[in-house]
Amino acid sequence: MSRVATGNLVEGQDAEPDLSRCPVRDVLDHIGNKWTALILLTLNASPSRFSQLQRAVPDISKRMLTQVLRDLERDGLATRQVFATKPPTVEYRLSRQGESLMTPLIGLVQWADLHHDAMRAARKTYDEGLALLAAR
Amino acid sequence: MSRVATGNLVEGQDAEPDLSRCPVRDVLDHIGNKWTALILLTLNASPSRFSQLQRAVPDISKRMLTQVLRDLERDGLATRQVFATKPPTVEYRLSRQGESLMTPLIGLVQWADLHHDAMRAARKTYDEGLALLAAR
DNA sequence: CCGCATCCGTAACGATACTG
DNA sequence: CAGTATCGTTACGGATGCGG
Repeated sequence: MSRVATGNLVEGQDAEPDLSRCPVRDVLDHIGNKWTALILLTLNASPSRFSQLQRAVPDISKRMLTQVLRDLERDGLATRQVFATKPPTVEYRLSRQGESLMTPLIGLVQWADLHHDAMRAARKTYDEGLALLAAR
Repeated sequence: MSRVATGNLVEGQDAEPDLSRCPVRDVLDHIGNKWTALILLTLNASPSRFSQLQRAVPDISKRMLTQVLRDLERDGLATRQVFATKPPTVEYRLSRQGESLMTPLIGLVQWADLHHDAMRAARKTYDEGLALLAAR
């Protein structure tokens, strides 16, 4: 396992800021944005065209969808295939790498389904506690 | 499993925007921010005081650390315990909920460790491809 | 149909100084 | 030690319009 488990999250403070950061940060910074994980899950369900993805995730803008797809392609998590039809057809699908990410990602999804209610309840309780303090 | 696996990421387009969003989004929006996952992993390694956390993650600001800890507490993922020493001591630790998150989260960490190099290589290749195009 | 470019508002985040 | 308050910057993301 990585250094993380030891509690030493970053390399000892070397003079070099060092660009290639901790793998954990790198990966989380990528799937952590608002849309990436959702698109990955959608592509996992089935390879899709641009417009299909827009329908699957209705509240993403074209701008963001394009950007997320470029990033996935760049990171080697998805592939882009253009068909010279008219009008053109572009299909996105998960790469091997992308598929391998699904296992841990689906783990998170399952956790989310199981614990979402409890989390929302905890938030409510916490906020009500604050409200009591504010009322004085 | 949730609707996600079917590719239907959000509820059918009901008139209600509905505040309580898809669990997946909710959870990812929380651990997806720049620091939360890192703090969770650190707390998992061992319960820690505020300043210990700062040392474990040297490049987080006090402002952000405070905010992340408040959010974790609010979501019921971590607990905050104050000891009336002088100067005061505050210890944070994972709650049961928080611990249950560790399983899927560590899955992601392991994936990151395994695939980080390949991802960086893919990026490099991609960027070089772009450079070739730009050179013409 | 696909997707790039532009403009712009809003958050997230960082640095610093100050308090119990 | 463990925060809060304030300020400034940056990057994320939405809306729209053009082009292949």
